[in-house]
Amino acid sequence: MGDPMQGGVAAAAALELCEEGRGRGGGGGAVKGLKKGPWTPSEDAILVAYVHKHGEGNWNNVQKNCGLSRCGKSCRLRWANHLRPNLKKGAFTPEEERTIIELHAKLGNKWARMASQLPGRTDNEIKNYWNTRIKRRMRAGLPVYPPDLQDLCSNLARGGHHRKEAQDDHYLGHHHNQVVVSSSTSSKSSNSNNSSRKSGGILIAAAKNSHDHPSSIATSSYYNDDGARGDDHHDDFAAAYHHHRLLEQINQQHQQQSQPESTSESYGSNSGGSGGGNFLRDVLFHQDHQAQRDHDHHSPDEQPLVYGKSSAANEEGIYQLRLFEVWDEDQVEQTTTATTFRGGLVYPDEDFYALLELESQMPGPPPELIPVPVNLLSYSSGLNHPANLALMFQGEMIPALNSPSTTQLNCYPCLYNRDELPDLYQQQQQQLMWD
DNA sequence: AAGACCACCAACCGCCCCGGT
DNA sequence: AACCGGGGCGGTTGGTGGTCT
Repeated sequence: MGDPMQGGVAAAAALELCEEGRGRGGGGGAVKGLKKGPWTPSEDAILVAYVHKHGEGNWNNVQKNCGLSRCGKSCRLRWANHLRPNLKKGAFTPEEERTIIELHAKLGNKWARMASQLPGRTDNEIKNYWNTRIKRRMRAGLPVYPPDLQDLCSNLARGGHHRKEAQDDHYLGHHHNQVVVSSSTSSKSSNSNNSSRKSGGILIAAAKNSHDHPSSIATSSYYNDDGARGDDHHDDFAAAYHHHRLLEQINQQHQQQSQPESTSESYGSNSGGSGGGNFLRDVLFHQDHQAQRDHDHHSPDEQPLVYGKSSAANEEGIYQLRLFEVWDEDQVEQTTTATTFRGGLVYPDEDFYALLELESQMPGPPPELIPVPVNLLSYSSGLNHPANLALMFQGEMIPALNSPSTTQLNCYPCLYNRDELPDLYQQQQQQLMWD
């Protein structure tokens, strides 16, 4: 915190600082003439004085009334995170750490809600703590949650908790809309919920290249886990059939690469992708292990198309994945009850298929396969099932929470960050697909 | 001693919600 | 109903300082 005694010259100092270069964070959209970057003691003093006089709120008035060249948002953040009274500073106590872990197991990345239960701590602190911790543990190959909380996660994820919530009108409406949208019309216009609106995120897919048979696909749909779904799923199966050929193409392409090299400029570097920072990278997962076969009424040689439908995240960041097998166009079987996982973002079907199609049209070899540890909070059946995959969290791997559900996949990155997709994608997205 | 690497964390950004007009 | 601004939130960036090689 700054020294309030310096406040006398603060206004002049703040104005002077207007001319300084950009601060951290980069990016456009900054209000012209407003300072960015680290706060000085004199700026702090101005802000403190303002709040003492006028109270919190009306942050944009700070600039108007006090000549502080900071945007209101910046002022609010500075006050909330550093200047307001009763803030606890310093390292988290073991009790606080435990609370954070528990809350995260329950709530997911709801930093503000977590902060509300940790007096004196800010959402930013908690977020930073968690991100650091998670990285450290992943690097060490340790589970994110201690064993007792893994159980909590699994129980939550299995639906005991969420099922109750799903009976809430909001939940039902929220997620059920996702179904309709996903399977019949463009999701763009209707995805008004948090989980589907954000750019970047996770594309979940499995392309199983077990001998002659493609493939499994896991795409996004909805969260409703009550088992009662309408005919929309048959549309989805048709779509899955239509597109599994694309997966085949990708598989064949890949299999032709005896020594995959990312030589194509189109693909760029992949394994180094996580080194440079946190850009979100879409991922297609390419699985090459045998699917577990437990359907004795099919011959062992037969392989179905396995079609997974995953949810949008609920408020607590829980996703759910259902698996279906398509033996032929007339025979569709639901094979599992649910598979649930947390983190990342599942794309709407349209996005997935559009990306897939783009992949198939790109020149050059597919990107190099890289091993990816996969974690699921829980699973229902078929540990080696092709659709029991695949989660990357902001480009970082999530290690096992449930060791039985952990597997190692080979994956390759998509060609594009979602935001970088060319016009083709936009066009496809509009035409796609359920008509 | 110097550079590489890493953890930490402050600050920013974009997006969304909500209340007021 | 539509628009707008304030505020909240989660994700991301980048500087700094400590540790390692």
